[in-house]
Amino acid sequence: MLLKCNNLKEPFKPDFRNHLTEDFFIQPAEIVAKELLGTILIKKEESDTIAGVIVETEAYLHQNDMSSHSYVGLTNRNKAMFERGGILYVYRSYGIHHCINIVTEDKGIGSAVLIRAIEPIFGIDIMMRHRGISDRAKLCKGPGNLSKAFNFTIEDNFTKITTPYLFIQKNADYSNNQIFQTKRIGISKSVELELRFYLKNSIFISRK
DNA sequence: GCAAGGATCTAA
DNA sequence: TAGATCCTTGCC
Repeated sequence: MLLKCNNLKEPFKPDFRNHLTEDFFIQPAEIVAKELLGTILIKKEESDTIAGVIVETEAYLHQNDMSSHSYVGLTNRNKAMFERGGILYVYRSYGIHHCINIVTEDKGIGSAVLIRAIEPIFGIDIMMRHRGISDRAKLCKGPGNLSKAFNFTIEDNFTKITTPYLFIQKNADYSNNQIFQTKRIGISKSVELELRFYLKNSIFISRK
């Protein structure tokens, strides 16, 4: 069964001229998290191109956020988070999965946006191969799953997301009534903060 | 509902 | 160096 592309403005074509530049990521994480919704993440390796619409994000702050990896200060694991915005912070979760964050704000700050779900739009067969499943709705559902679908590993920690091999392309703008803002998922501290954002009508988000 | 799974960090 | 923790997932 073919699923409809809900969040694509026009037929998808990778276009590096239309990518988000570094200055976009030098903003507070909650702004970046919200504005990333509806943009398209594109990864190229050799002849493979994988892409999808970002439909769910979470912000992790540098202050007053006990569930942020940066809360304890600079460690070996969270080093990338303290770099200048516009790179990936990749970490291993529960020893099994990888999770992809986009670092925000200037060097030394320590904030990031976790990408939690993506609507697959390009290279879907490659994602299916990476995941070993063929249900498009589940390919990039959840941070661990989307990392596997895009073949992100710890090797991608510190990678710039402003190059022709990995970038984020502008797409549609969403108004506030198309975006839900809720509490974050899977954390035990600072649970009251509403820093999760997702597109209201998307069937590709990790959880309602 | 809960176990798998392994790196990371802290306390000693 | 032992022990707890963990921005998850998929199975029971």
